[in-house]
Amino acid sequence: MNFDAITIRDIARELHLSVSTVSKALRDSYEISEKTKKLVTEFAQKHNYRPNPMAQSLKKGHSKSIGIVVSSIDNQFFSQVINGMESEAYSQGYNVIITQSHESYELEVQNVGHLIHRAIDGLLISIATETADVEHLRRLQQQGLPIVFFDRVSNEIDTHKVIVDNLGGAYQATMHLLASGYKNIAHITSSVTSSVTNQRLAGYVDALVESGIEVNEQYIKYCLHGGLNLDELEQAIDELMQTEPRPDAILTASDRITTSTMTLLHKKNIRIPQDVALVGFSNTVLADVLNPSLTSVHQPAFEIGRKATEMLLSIINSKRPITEFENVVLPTELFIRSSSASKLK
Amino acid sequence: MNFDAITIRDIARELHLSVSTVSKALRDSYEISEKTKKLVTEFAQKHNYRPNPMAQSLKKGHSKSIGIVVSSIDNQFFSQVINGMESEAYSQGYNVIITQSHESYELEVQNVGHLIHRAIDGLLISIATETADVEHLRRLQQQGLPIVFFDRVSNEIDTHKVIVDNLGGAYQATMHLLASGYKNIAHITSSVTSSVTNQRLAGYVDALVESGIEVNEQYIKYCLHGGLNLDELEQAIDELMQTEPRPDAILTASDRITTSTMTLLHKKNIRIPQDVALVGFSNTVLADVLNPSLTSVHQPAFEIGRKATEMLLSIINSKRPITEFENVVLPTELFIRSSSASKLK
DNA sequence: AATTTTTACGCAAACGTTTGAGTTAGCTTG
DNA sequence: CAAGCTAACTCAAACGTTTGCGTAAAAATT
Repeated sequence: MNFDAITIRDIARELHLSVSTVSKALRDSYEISEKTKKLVTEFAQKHNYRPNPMAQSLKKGHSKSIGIVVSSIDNQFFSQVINGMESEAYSQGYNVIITQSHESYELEVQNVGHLIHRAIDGLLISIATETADVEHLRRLQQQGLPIVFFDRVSNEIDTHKVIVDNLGGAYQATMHLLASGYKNIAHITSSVTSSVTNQRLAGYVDALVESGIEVNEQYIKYCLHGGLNLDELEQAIDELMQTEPRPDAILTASDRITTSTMTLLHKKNIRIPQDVALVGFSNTVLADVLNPSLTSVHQPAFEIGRKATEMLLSIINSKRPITEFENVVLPTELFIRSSSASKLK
Repeated sequence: MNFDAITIRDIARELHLSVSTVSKALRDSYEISEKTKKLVTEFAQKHNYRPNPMAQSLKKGHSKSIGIVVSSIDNQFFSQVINGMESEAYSQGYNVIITQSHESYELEVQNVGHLIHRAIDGLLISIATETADVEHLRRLQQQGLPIVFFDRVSNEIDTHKVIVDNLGGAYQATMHLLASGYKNIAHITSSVTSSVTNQRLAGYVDALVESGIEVNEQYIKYCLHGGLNLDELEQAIDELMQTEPRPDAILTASDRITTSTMTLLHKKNIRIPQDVALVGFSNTVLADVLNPSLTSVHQPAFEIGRKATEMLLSIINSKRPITEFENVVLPTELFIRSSSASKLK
C-alpha cells in the first residue's frame, strides 16, 4: 500500500509551504503564483507524487470507477464488449469493476449491491435472462445512480441504451436462409422476457410473414438459461428434429446458443447444412474455420462497449440531470459462409 | 453516490450515542455492552447501513481490491483465467480491477502504475511478451506489494507462481505427432523472452531428441507479438512452407497463435492434416467443431486463476512477511482430434 | 500618504471511519 | 470507607485530500 508513500503533507514540509498551498498548486488554482506552482509540480514530479485516490474519493464523493454486469466474461461477445468499455473508461481515467451474473437474477441483484457498496459512479449492465423484475435497478436510478443499458435492455427504465439492430439482423439472416432455398426454418432463442429475444424473434417472424410463410410455433424454442444449460438446449434440438415437417434450417439467437448448437449437432451426427442449415448470432473469430464455416450475424461488440461507456461517462460528468435519453442502435453484419450453403442449384 | 447515505454519524445521532460507540458496536468490540450492540446492529440493519468503503480504505490503508494484468481479455484462455480470479476474489470480499497490456511493455508499465495508483492490495500478472525487463515489478515487490505471477512468469522475481506443465504439454503433443507418423514437425511460438515459450520449446526439443530426431532451427519460428500481429505470423508460416523438407506438422504454442494459424492455413488453402497437421495450445470450447476438429493442449484456466488469487489473498492476509514461495504447476491435458490424424494406416 | 484592491498564501473544517486514550459511574476490596 | 477496579462509554486525533474563508504584504488607486 504505502509505496512511494509521499503525500501532499510531505511536499508541504519539504518546501516550507502549507498543505493547502500544495494542494492548490497541484490543482493549478488561480490563487497560487506561477513560481510556487512550478516549484511544487516539479518537486511532485521528481518524487513521483500520486494523490491518494481513496482520500480524493472520500472528499469528492466519487470513486472514478464504473461497474459492469454481464452474464459471463467467458463469452466472445461480452469479452469484446468489455474490451471496448475498458478502453474508453481507461482513457478517461476511470476503472471498471466487472461482475458476472451467470444469467441468474439473484446473482445480478447481489452483484449490483456489491458494486453500489464499492461506490461506483455509474453502472453498465446487460440484464440476466432470468431477470424479469428490474425494480432494484429503477430504485437505484431514482436515487441518482447513472445507468446505461447495453445488449439486454429494459423497457421499463428510461435511460441511455445501446443495442444492435436485432430485428434487422434476424430478418436479414432469415431472408438469407429463405433465398438459399430453406423452407422450414426453426428458431432457438433464450428467455421470453429478454428484449433481445423479442426483437430477434420479431425479425424472424417478419421475414417469414413477408415471404408468405406461416409461422409454426413448434419451430420456436426458448432456452431460459441462454444456452448455458446444455441439457435444455439439447432437448430443444431433439424436439425440433422430431417435428414434422422436420426443419431444414435453424436460426440461433445468441453467441452461446449458436456455438453450443453447433457442438450438439456435431455430437448427434446431424450434418450442416445438408441435414439442417445453421445461421446464428455470434462474434466468434473462428467462424471461418468452423466445420462447416459458420454463417453468422456479427455484432460490433467493441463499439457497443465503447459507446455505452462514453454515454455513461457523459451522464456522470454532466452538470445538470439528464432527462433526454438516447437509444443507440448499431447495425449488425451478416457474414455468409457454408453453414447456410444454397440448396438450389 | 450518496445512495442510502446513512452514515455511522446518523446512527449515533438517532440513538443518542457517540460515533465511536457505534463504530465499536458494529465491529463487535468488547468495550460495548451487549444491549447497545444489539440496539446499534438492529438499527443499522433496518436502515441498510453500509460502511463507506473509501473511508475505511483511507483509514485502514487497504482497498480490498486486487489488480489483474493480462495481455487481452478477448482471449478464451485469459477470460477463463479471469473468471476463476473473479470467482475467488469475490468470495473473499475483494474486487478485481482488470487491465490489458496487449503484449506491450509500455502499456504493462502504465497499467501497473495505474493499478498502484488505485491502491490495489495485490497484483496478479501474466507479463507481456514484449517485456524483457521486470525491474518495475521487482521494485514494487520490494516496497511490499504482494504479487503472484501466473502463466507468463518471471524467474527474476521470487514470489508465488502458478503455471502449467508447459514442458510436459509440449512434449506430449510432440510425441503424439511423432507417434502419428509425422516426421518434420515445426514449432511456432511467441517471444524468446517468455518463460512459457522456453518451456514449451524445451518440451518440443526433448521429444524430438528423445526420438532420435535432429532439431532443425529453421522449423522454429518466433512471433514477438504472440500472434496478435497477423502479418508476422503469416510470414512465419510462409517461410515454413518453403523450408526443405517442408514440415508435415506444426505445434503452436499459444491460444492466439493456434487459432490464427488455423485461419491462415485455411486462407492459403493448405489442408489440415493432409498437407500439414496442427496441434496447438488452446482453450477454445470450439475445438470439437473446427474444420478439422483441433487437437489441442488444454490448460485448466479457471483453476489457474482461482489458485493464483487464493495465493495472493493468503499473502495479503498474512501477518508475517512471506519468504517461502510456492511454485504451483498444474497439469495440461491433450485432446486428440482430427487435425493430427494419423498418417499411418 | 491614505485608501482600496490584488496577490499569494495559511488556517481549519470536512469527507466517514477507526482506535488509543481518557472519563465517568458503580462496584469491589482490604 | 478510602482506594482501586471494571464496565461502558466518549473524546479526539488520524488517514490524505479539498476548499471556503481569513489575512498579510504588495501593488494600484485616489
